Amino acid sequence: MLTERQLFLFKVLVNDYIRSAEPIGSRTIAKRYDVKYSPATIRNELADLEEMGFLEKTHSSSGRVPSQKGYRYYVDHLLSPALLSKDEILNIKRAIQDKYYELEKVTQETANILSEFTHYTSIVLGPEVLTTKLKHMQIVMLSRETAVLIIITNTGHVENRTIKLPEGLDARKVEMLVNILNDRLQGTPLFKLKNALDSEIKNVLRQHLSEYERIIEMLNDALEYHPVDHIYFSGKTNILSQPEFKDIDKVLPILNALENKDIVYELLRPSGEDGIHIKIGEENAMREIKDCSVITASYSIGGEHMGTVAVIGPTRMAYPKVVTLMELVTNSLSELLTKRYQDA
Amino acid sequence: MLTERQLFLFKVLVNDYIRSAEPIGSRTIAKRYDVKYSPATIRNELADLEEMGFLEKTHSSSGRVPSQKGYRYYVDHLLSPALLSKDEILNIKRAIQDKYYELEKVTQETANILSEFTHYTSIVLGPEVLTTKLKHMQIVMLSRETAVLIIITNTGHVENRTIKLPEGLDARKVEMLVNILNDRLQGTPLFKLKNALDSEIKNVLRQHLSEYERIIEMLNDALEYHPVDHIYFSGKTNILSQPEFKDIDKVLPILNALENKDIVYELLRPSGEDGIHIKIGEENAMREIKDCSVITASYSIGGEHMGTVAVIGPTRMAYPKVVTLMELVTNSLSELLTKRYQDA
DNA sequence: TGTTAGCACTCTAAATGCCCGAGTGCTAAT
DNA sequence: ATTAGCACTCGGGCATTTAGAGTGCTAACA
Repeated sequence: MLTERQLFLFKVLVNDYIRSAEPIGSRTIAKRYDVKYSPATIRNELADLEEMGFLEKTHSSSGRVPSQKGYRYYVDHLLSPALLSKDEILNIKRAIQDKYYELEKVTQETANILSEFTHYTSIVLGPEVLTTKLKHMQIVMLSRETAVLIIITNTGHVENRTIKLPEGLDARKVEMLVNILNDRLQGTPLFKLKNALDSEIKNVLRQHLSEYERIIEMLNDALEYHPVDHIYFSGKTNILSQPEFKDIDKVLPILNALENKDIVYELLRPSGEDGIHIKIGEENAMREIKDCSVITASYSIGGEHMGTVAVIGPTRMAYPKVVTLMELVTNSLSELLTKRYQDA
Repeated sequence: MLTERQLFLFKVLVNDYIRSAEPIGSRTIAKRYDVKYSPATIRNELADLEEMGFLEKTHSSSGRVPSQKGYRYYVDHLLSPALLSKDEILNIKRAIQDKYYELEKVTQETANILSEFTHYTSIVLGPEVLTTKLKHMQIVMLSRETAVLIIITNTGHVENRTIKLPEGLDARKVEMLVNILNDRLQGTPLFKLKNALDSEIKNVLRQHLSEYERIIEMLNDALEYHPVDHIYFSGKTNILSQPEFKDIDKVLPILNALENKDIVYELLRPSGEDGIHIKIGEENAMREIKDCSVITASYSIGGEHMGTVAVIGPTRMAYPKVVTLMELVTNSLSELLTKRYQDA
């Protein structure tokens, strides 16, 4: 579809724009990278590329800028991995090491690294409920009718909910029940917890308690998993340093979107298969970040999907570098987590 | 010190500037509020006020603007409480009601209300460790040498730490120990927990365990309270809408400061007595927010200090409204918490 | 003696005009 | 097919102007 020369010029232009954030024209290309074509030839090619929708002009006599379609083509066909220096690789690998016991800290540190190395905003979706298993469950009464339900997973993560007991329900019965559940449900993946509760345990409970239905209802409510509680950020304000976001009005909707965890979750929602996904501009679910690109990648334990890491930056993003970095980071993270939790 | 007329003009000027964010001069004052003095007279008075340090000019022929000292004088001597409409009061009181069981949600909701009504950034320091008591403590083993220590307070708050057991320490012994501690320490205020651990319990433990020293050390580490884990924000980006922060460079250090929990905690650190405190511009601990004012107020349970709420805005802040609002909010919150946890 | 009118001056912000540079499209020559 | 040449366009930078709001100071006034 594209000639060799068009491809070359397109790539040169995109790379230059990613670096400089300035529209770039035929003369500059001819000068800056001593290509063997004259400005006029380049002009013709650029005009063709624009007609095909890969480039845009910011005004009638300006240089060209990649269009959204252009970026899409770039990442789909022209993305060559960036090289990281040995030092960088070493630093990253060392940072994602057995430095922290708590999974939360590891997750946060991962986010920190991503934002530090990219200068964009990074987001990490904490280890998903999907593959974490119940280690221990306990209920602690606070008062006659309120209690805290605590769930500890095999990854050391602690969930807790304050719940209100149905009126007239004996606290001791509830405690007894939870003890039973604790025995029975240990090792159950969290996402199966509600089902397990409903089916497998029903019979056991019936023997012990008459009010089991109300209790199950209550527990069902409490066991609802809220992924929004497990989002880690870093470099939230990095976007402000990008030249295309130098005026407040451009940046305000983006920052606001980042403050809203539901929106963020929507943006990162796993889109099917694992691996690296790139959403450019308006390809994203949310209108607010139509001038941004989101790159997501997933990490795993022993091959099982555990969570997602993401980087948000301008559409003019250093795609090669970010992609390479994310591969390295997710691999390191997966390795660490697998080593630590595979058989826990 | 100030004449009646100076006082009046000063107050008019500050109020106008708070509203409009524009430097204001003698003629405008004479026009806008039909005062009975001529611009020339007002000019003279303003010159005097400037000489005394209450006002400043942005350039040699500009109108006047309150200085930091001016704001200080304003809040110390001229602050008249704003009137909230019955609707507003009702809305706020209703919002801080028994809507949520979980203390975290109540706290977050409080922050939301504050930022919503002020259009500034609000911060709430969660119920402090100082007056919350241990309800239940438990250790759950994750693997041979890692475990989660869980602490539940009488306010329904759950703290958890992942800890690494000293090598060669028997997990069952640790569990036994924690059970004992659980019995003995129930009702101890969290801030006394480390002491209690050290003194009162020592003897009991010696009888049960030989390795008690290493265990105590481990628990001591784990029981360290990290106030930075209990900060709730709302309206982080509101500052961006203020005219004085329309350029990125002004706003970046502020947003960055808000992302750093240590800095935030430093800014809100309780300054002695309860009640409302106002820190203006450079009075604040952190250089980064020298163009902002921070208003803090505390809430309590049965008179005992529990936490702090704060609002951060430009020095040109609507002090009367914010102060009134914060009084209302902290009172409502104290009331709710007292009702709920007083005798728990 | 406190207040006011008048005046010359200052500074900012917005509008205006001008030019330069980088770019374009088109045509004709190579 | 490529390139040189040319007329044209647009944005950004720069100086200039103008209007508006303000000031300080002095002299006149009640």
